[in-house]
Amino acid sequence: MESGGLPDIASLSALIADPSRAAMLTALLGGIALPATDLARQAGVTRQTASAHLAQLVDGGLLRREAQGRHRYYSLANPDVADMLESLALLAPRAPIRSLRMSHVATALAHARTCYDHLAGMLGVTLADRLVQDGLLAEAEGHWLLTAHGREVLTAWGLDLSRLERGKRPLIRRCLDWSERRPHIAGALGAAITERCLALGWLVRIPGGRGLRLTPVGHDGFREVFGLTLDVEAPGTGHTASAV
Amino acid sequence: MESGGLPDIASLSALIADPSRAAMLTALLGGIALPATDLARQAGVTRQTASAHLAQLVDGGLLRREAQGRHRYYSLANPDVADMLESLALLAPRAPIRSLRMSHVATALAHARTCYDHLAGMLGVTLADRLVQDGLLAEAEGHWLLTAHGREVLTAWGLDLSRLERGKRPLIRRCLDWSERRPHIAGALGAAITERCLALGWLVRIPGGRGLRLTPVGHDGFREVFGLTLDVEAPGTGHTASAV
DNA sequence: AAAACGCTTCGCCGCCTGACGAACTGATCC
DNA sequence: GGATCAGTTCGTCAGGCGGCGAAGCGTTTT
Repeated sequence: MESGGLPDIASLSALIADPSRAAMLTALLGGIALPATDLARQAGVTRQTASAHLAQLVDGGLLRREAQGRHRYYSLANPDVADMLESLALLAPRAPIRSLRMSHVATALAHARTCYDHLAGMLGVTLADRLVQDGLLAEAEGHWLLTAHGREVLTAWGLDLSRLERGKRPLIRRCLDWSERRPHIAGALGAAITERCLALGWLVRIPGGRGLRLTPVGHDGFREVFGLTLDVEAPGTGHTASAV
Repeated sequence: MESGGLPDIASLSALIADPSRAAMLTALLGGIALPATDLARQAGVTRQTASAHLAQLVDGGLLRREAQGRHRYYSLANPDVADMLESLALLAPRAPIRSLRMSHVATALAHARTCYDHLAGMLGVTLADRLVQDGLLAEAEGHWLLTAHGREVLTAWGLDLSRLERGKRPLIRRCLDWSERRPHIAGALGAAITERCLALGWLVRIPGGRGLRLTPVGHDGFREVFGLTLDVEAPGTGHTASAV
């Protein structure tokens, strides 16, 4: 039997309900650890208030803290937290655009971003669509399954699929994208694809957020390997927008 | 392109963060519509405060209101809301047991409950385990697929699978159970199984909550059709516990 | 050793929000 | 038509919580 007691979703939600804490959590959806001062800046509060918020989030089990010298790096405690945040994002109302900067951030994120450790945004769903169309993934009863052809292509691209399958993590999960409202590829495969794209320099992280930028190398790579033609960048957004 | 703007997960969470509202939402996870007074009682507040809370929840898109005479029935707006609530429950801290009554409610819910429209709790995961073991469901890459054998047995039991497959809803989804931390069957099939169990009188709803009670008929039914031997009821909890 | 830096703790202030009593609307029952 | 009941609106009050300035702690740098 479990530890008993009913889940207290109110206190968990209260943890996320504060705008500053929510901003920190979404910033950490980029999948990388960030120091306290960075998170304070992104949330728009002073260091001391950020510190209090971060303590609460660690206490509530949403964040993990890791000390490194005089820095303390914070990151999401586990993939379940990311799933939960994404399921909230799917139903959450859209914040009204208040500034040109916000609009830039929003379009950059809608274009390409990470969802903890896999690709999301237009890039994520277009890639998924393409893999299904080209028969690398097969759709069955609402799931995606890797085909023999898909296994071949992805192995040739450099993924070690047998290693992924040995892990306890599901190979493929469909994750509903909040900006596109269509599914992209999550699970172990989704993480591996992202990792490979970053390693190959096809994508680079936009500093301080979840946004991704497609490089010219990536443009050619996606076309040659997956037959996918993408815009390299929406004009002018790439450098200024430090996506939330 | 979408309506633009970033998802405001803070304000959505704030909607759920209040204990009274959270209690109402979890009560509605039973899958049936409830009038305002019932929800007020379950949340432990007066009618007028409940009314204010319910207005907020409807406004936030989480609940649907339906007038019927002088009653107003409230229910979850859509299955996505239920998914979101369950993903919160999975990570939420467990409320400490404060009374004998709370303990009864907790054990009743852990035993068998609905998760919006499918079976959860020990019953839900045991049934899923059994279907996999007996080859009605096949596991592939972390998904469940219906086998020919499964199709046969479930059709013989009275499910119209072809109708379910025509719908846009995924046939099978694995839903992580917060009390067992193992998956049970969600999706169109999960809903159909629950519906059939209620129609056959195998299970009855414990009034005013999400709890389910296994009937003697159900005991025999699960044994004969699925080879599953279950306790009819944890002693003494069935009648008093009006599960939250 | 002193200075700089990253982060946290403490104390106080101001606002937001949930709670109820009372009064009102509209449907149902006899 | 009067009584009853479900539900909502209004006004008021109190508790909780996030915000920052100031001060403290430990690490790194010169």
